Amino acid sequence: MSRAEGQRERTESLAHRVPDLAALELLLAVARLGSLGAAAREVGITQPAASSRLRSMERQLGVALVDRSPRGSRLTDAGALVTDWARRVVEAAAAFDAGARALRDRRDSRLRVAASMTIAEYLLPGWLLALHAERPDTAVSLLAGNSAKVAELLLAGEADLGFVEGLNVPTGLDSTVIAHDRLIVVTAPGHPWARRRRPLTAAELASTPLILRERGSGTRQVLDAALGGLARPLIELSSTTAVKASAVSGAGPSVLSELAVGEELSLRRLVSIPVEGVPLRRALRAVWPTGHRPTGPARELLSLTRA
Amino acid sequence: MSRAEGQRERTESLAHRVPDLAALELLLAVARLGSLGAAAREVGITQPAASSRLRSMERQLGVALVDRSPRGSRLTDAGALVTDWARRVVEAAAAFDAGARALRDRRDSRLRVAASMTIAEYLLPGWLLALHAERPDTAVSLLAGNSAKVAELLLAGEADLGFVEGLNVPTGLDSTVIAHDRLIVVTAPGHPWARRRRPLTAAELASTPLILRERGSGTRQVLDAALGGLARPLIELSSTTAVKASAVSGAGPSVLSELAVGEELSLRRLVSIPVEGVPLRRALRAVWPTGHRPTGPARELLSLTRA
DNA sequence: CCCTGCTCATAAGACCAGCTTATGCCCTCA
DNA sequence: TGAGGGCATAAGCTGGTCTTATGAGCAGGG
Repeated sequence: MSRAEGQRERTESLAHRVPDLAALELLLAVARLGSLGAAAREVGITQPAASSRLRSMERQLGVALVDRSPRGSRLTDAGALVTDWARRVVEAAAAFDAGARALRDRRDSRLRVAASMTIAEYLLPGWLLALHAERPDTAVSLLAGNSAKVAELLLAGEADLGFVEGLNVPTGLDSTVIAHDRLIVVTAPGHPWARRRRPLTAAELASTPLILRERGSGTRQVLDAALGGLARPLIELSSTTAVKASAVSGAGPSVLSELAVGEELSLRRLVSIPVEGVPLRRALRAVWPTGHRPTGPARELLSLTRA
Repeated sequence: MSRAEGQRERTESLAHRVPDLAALELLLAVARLGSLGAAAREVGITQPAASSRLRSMERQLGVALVDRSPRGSRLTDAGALVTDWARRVVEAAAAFDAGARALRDRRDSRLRVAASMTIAEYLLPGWLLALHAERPDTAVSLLAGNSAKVAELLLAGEADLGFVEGLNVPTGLDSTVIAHDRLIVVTAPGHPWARRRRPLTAAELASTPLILRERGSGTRQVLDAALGGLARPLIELSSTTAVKASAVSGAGPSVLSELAVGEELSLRRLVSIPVEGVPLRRALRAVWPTGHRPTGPARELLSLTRA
């Protein structure tokens, strides 16, 4: 999929076919404000620059995006679709930015967050985005690790607020449940399980070799507990992405957080297999050193995660 | 949220803080191949260019992403996180590209697809991506409209395959169910419904004014049918994005496709309210003119959507 | 009735960023 | 110890994209 495509895709890679972020943001501004000039002002460039950027974007895509008139500009039908896709790219970029910003401010920060991998990857960037919208001056740092690492950082005073997804709260920490996450059994659509009519039983799941994260990961922990310590690995991989890729390629069934496979499910690269009698729901918790109730930006972030 | 932020964010907009797509793709290639030079070759630039790009990306983010050694390069811990966020940006960009490519090839195309808005926005770009991976030479065009429009295009021979989300299949068309979608009731987290302990009843839902798409939209149609033609609009808006924005801002409850609100739910900008006794599940169907069973690329796309 | 103010487009010139080519250093393995 | 792969640095060119300056179309008010 990668090297072969890399060869064939001499059609010039994505970056040559997709407008850059600045252009996408401009398009969103035009969509919202209904005028090239106003959009130009908002993104901090001159009107002719905006005009030219938009024009070259239309040339690049081969589609007219806005109807210009002496009274303003409005999206064409195609423009409305493109704008929605652009919005999703920009949102992903904003999440990237929020995460990177947190990493950058690691040293000299006011709010230091420690989080487990799944939460750091899939949820925190969005929360940090929201926090940044309300408190733009808060410098946030982010450290990722397993539950033990999070606890260690909090107890050593090297982090102000933690997020974990395990079953048990590490000792010395207070916690509150901020959300729930479900582990789901997934396979490639071609797998026999995808055509089952009855839910999987715990025994079947326990007796089937699965594609799993390594022992010690939060996901693996919950699964082992739910099955009574019995999950049988078919392969053990060290990142969620690798597990997903392996499952998509049809290597076997896997058990993953629903947070991690949203896109794969909606594109039907993976399908979810119902299971009965296995408690795969797990709490996501915010944690902090016992007694040190979160204050200031930590408290703000905490409240954002809950409502 | 927008204009005020536009002012305050003179910290330079996203495009200045997020590396461009070419750099993100390079990072992914480095992560996968474990070498700057190999990654450079894959993306079609020279090794010094890759080195410089990567370096400026690290400078921009203020974080070391890869450990260089004379034996190759590996991601740092921070680099692994950043790579995951980068992957999501690149995936969004790939979806953008797949959609835009389909729009561009509108005229001289071999496979012409007509789809309802929700499907065109949220699902088709992914499917087209998969199709492109398997059949890179297929030129696909995309037309979006409501169910009636889709039917019209198919019957006029101006489209080869359609996708609709309504309840009833337009006459003259054959169809197959390719997936299911659920409408869900959502509110901002601060709304009283977010603290309910019991599911909402049909009567409560029917008697509460809701933020809705305009009449005639697939979503509205299903909701009206489920409630017996009784949905009461609080506001009627003409795009899903506008409805979401309005709901997030706390204007009131709304009913939306779960496809449309995935991100809002996981960021808890919106919360889902359980409902009982209202059949809000709806089928997504592929449709084609009666008798003209999809063949060639249409058949390929169809099978991709199902497995 | 025309003037003012909004819209967008075009033209010409300056500037900056990123690429390529050419080199050098470091490490490992045979 | 020499060959090869890995990365960094330097110099020069190329190209895109911004800015300023200007023109043209349409609306609404004095």
